[in-house]
Amino acid sequence: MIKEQLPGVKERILDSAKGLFIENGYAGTSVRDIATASDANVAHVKYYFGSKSKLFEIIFDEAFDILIQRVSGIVDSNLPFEEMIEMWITTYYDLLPRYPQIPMFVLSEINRSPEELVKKIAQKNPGKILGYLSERLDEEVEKGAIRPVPVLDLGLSILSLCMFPFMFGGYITRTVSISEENYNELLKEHKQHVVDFVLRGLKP
Amino acid sequence: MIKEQLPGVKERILDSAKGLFIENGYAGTSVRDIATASDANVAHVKYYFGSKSKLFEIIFDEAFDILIQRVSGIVDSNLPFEEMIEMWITTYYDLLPRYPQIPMFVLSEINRSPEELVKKIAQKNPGKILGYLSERLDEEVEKGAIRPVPVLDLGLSILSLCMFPFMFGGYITRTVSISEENYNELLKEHKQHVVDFVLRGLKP
DNA sequence: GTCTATAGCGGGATAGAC
DNA sequence: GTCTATCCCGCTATAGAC
Repeated sequence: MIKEQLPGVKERILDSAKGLFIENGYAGTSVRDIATASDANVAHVKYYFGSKSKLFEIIFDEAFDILIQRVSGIVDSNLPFEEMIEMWITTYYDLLPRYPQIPMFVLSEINRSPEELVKKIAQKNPGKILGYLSERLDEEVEKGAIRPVPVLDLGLSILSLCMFPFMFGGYITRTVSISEENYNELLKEHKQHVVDFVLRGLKP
Repeated sequence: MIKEQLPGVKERILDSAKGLFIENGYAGTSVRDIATASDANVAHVKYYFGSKSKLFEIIFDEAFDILIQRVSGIVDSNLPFEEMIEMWITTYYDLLPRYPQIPMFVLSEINRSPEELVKKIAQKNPGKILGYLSERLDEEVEKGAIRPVPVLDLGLSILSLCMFPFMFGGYITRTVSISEENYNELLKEHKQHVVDFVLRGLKP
């Protein structure tokens, strides 16, 4: 009866698996670990999800969407250019403190995933964001509002400045004596620095 | 006799292990994989390196040094400030195309390494670079050559702009149809964009 | 120094009782 | 739906022949 708490077995497994896969990666997580952490057993995992890799796919998909979905909507919106850029950056800096390990998880697992999974991802986002950004950029350059900058350079720089600080967090908090809280405080201020940095860099 | 080629067993193991660990991580690499790839057997690995984890430490240390050593010397040099920044960025963009997976490898394994290994790393680099950078920054601000910028914001941004593009390479080349060569070409040009971006961002 | 054989453990998958 | 027991495989480590 103890096993019949409100979050059902399936939900508990999903929840524990999320934490473990994101923390330790696919290869670093065993089905037994997941079963133990969710107060279930290996047969449950098999019953509800079929296999370790299918369970992983569900979690990976979700993590990937966190990184892409919202931002895609912002770049595609009709906000004025500078506001759109600021909103883009702000969105990442609001979102990622809640999921600080997601960028690392997604990028590092993609390198190791079988071709099949990679293809599924490729279907989701055929460089849409860059397409949107490219259009907006051309408009602004024509207006003389910003200097001409290749879209790939700009897009890559914004992603770098938004994601890397979170990927670096594990290193900083483990080697330098900065607590996770202090680092998160630091990142809150860092956001404004990034916005200023990018907008200054675009001035004609 | 076939096993007695010029690169001895030990060197071959080290070499194969480097490739496999960096590609697939600690958990994703088995001693058997290493033995097979280096045309040796598991007993050799044990004999020459003691254990999987000791072999890993050697390779991790080397990778970590690639990321830190040279740059540390540049930031600590007496180059004029702007040249120092440009040299810093250039160094990463010259170095990392040869080791594109190193940033990902180092940061992702640090998150999963036991406390003991992390401490060994912490001893190597107690935030020295930030110390050097901080002094240089203060001088320049006093001279009025640049606007005041918190040293952590600047340091973090430079690292972001130098490392992330390489960490992102695996994603780009696997999901979008850009070949590795094309992406490397792109990054060569991206370097100049990053230098301009940073120097512009520092102007008063 | 090199290699085979194997111990001992933990991995994912699965059959079948309840 | 749930859980136990078990299969078979791959893992690291190691002993001992050569």
